[in-house]
Amino acid sequence: MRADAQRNAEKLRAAAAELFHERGLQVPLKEIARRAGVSHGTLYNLFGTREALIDEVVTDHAARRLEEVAQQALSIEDAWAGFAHYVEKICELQATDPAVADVVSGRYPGAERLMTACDRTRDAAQRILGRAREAGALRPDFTDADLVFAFAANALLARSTGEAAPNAWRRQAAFLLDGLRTEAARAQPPATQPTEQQVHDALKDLGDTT
Amino acid sequence: MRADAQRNAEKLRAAAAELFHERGLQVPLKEIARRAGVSHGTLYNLFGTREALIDEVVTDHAARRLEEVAQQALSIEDAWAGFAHYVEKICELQATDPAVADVVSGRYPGAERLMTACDRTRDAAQRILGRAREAGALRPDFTDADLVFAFAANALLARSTGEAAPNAWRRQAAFLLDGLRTEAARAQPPATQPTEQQVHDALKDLGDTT
DNA sequence: AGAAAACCTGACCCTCTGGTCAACTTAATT
DNA sequence: AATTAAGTTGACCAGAGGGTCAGGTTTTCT
Repeated sequence: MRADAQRNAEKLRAAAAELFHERGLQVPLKEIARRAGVSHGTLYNLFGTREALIDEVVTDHAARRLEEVAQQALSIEDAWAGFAHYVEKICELQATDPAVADVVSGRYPGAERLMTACDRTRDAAQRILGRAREAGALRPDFTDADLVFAFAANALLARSTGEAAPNAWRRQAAFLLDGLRTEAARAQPPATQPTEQQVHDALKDLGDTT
Repeated sequence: MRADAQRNAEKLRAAAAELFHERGLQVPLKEIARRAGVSHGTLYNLFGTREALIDEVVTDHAARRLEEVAQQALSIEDAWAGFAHYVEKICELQATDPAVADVVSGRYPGAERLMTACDRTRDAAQRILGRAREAGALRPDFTDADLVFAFAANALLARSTGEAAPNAWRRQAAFLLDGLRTEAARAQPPATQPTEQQVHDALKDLGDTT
């Protein structure tokens, strides 16, 4: 790769990182090129697709963040506290960083490395959840899929209301958490066993308003 | 108004009603015209703006639905049961009918009659909420604004996952409800006193994914 | 330095959306 | 039936976004 190409790639990566984290994984590619001070043609030359760019720029960062939170959660003795911490922190990550929110929700299936990271996260979540459930703290009818959807809802809410009502999602998360304790369980949610595939499908169009 | 214009207006109203209820208030106007079998120019002639069309086609229906649910809720003796019923039914309405979801979330401030209906709904909600709170069933830190945001989150989730995971929103709503009982309150949500205006602002861009 | 390969640019194509309007068509009126 | 007012149409404008590529520029290599 020629030296100038290298430089441009770097500029593009930087701009992409900024914009992805500011506004999510769907920012217009042309805008990224604009911010990088480079023609959008160059962006296509160097990265080809949005997914490739995402993989280079977002994946590692997001994976690290998510991993950290999972570790923290698992390192807390109390199973419930660990679970609650996990939920809160993930929600916060999503609110803080739209790119991570998109990752958590499993959008952009094209980005391979990203999807791998995403799966790892789901595994971690499963462990944290299982632990809390087995400890009798988490209501037993709360499934892995439910957690994924809870995060999805949080991501959507945080993105929509983050500016004007910065605490809205936090409060919703707190109320929900209180409803997830075993002692709180009263209503019985309608049964479901969505396959992973279904969960996946359900999420990949998250936020397509139409 | 000429007879043919009358007919066209009718066709447009019908098409608009269908599409709004199928896909929400942001369907392309050209698509409505297409379904009505009429040039989009005619749509602009007869209605001028999207808001006007909404007001003619959606407002009454939505207002009636919402009103019904509120009445039902208030007619239930038990304050908590009434509140729970209200939440469930509104969520269901939102999931069933994207147009209503948009109304509940207070989008489309341009549509005057709609906004009036929307305000009435909020008043009803306030009564239902107040009653449950005073009865000691609803946790006292759950505010009117929280309910609005809960509905917003539900609308977003239902819209995104409705096809692939038809029960997801229902389950989330059930968990949340369990967290709203006074007995369930453990966590203390971060304080907020958003003004009506802020709530309004927070919602009007709901679902703008970018 | 000169040639060859690599790379960059921006004009161009596409689609989709909102929106306007001159020219044509049709209903109503006399 | 002729006139006129009302109404309709579709081409057209603008802007956003995705994506391609011929042709001009740079780097690199010999």
